[in-house]
Amino acid sequence: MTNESEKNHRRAILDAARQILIQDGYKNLSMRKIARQIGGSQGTIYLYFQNKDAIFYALIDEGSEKLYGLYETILNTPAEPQEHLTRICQAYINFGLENPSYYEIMHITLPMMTERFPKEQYRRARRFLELTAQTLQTCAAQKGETLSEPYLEATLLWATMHGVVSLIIAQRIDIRLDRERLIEQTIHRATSHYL
Amino acid sequence: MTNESEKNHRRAILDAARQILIQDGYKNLSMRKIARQIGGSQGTIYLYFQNKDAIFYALIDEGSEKLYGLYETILNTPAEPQEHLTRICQAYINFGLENPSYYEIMHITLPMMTERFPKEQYRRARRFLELTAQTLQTCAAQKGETLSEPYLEATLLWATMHGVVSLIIAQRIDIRLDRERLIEQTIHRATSHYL
DNA sequence: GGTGTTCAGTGAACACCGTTCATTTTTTAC
DNA sequence: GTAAAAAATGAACGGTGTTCACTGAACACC
Repeated sequence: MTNESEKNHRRAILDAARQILIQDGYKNLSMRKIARQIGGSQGTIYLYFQNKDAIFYALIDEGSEKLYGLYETILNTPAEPQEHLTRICQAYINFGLENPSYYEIMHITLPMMTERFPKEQYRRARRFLELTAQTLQTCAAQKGETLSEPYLEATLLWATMHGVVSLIIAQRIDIRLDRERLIEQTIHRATSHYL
Repeated sequence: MTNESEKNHRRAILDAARQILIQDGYKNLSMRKIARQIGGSQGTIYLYFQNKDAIFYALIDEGSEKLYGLYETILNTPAEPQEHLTRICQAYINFGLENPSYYEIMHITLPMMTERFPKEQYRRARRFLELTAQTLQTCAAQKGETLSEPYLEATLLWATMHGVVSLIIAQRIDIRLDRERLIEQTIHRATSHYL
């Protein structure tokens, strides 16, 4: 190993992996490449991660944490619940589009190509849904209503957002369509029920 | 090679690839494994496909064709346009859930792990959207309305359906939720605007 | 200082991978 | 029956993820 960073090899490995992922794609991410990037040898990585998949799992965790943090920040800023709802939807989509490497790892890439993901980790990656469900409840409450299945409704909302984000990232959307308008319409349609 | 099937090595390779994909996942699909399965050698496959990615491309094409066929069958069966709309939405979701290997290859797997997909092929995989747009137009027409951007609206609908299907396939949906209800609600919410 | 123990770090080695291509086998055409 | 063409092979190349016997620096104790 080079020098400094006593215990931050883990961090360095994760950063290197993410950088390579962005730059060269999944197919070109290898343990040896990460090792070269951090200035160590391939064996070293195995002192910090059980295997290649574990690196992905760690990145997913980081991504989930990041998204959850964004939601918390928004919801801790005082505003009408409807405003909160719109903002978290925008935040979700922006998060996906601005962090495609996180997003792809979190949602698109993994299930097929690694062994099945530890359940506990899936659960944590879903924490933002609880915040969504709460927000939906608050919106409904303001209209004098109560949602009988807020968590299901949050999941519906999630699915819609995820659909747009993943199709955009995968470049599957017809280029003739205006991306901004598509996003705006998606949010509008998906949330209008609660406004 | 074994015997029979003069020119259907292509078919055999595709079937073998799909079977291995279902059984062992992407990570365990290799050219040598396909070769073993069809009873040939690894080099043989290269007589029928340029490389491993080309096998995926062919499977995507098959999947697109299959989906388009389903849509055509539904739309050629006389019914109210609203009925058509609901049916194609159901068909899309069912197609995804019943053919996860096709679906994952078509939408989830590829962009990250292979070189960028030929544009022409993406276009063909999107043909079903034109049928969707038409159906939406017909629905609107019956209400005396005209959609200014039917293709955008079809894409919105697609994104929503894709969101649910991909989250379900990836097993990301909370197991406490009722899957049937989630699907039913998704279709209901996504189409109610046009009914 | 010397000695023993620990442990992060190494990189050769193993069994695989996708892909190429000289060679062999099979089929076809005469 | 034989020559030409086509199809199929599998060894070889340079990569992969992962393991593990080994190194050598750091520390504790005498």
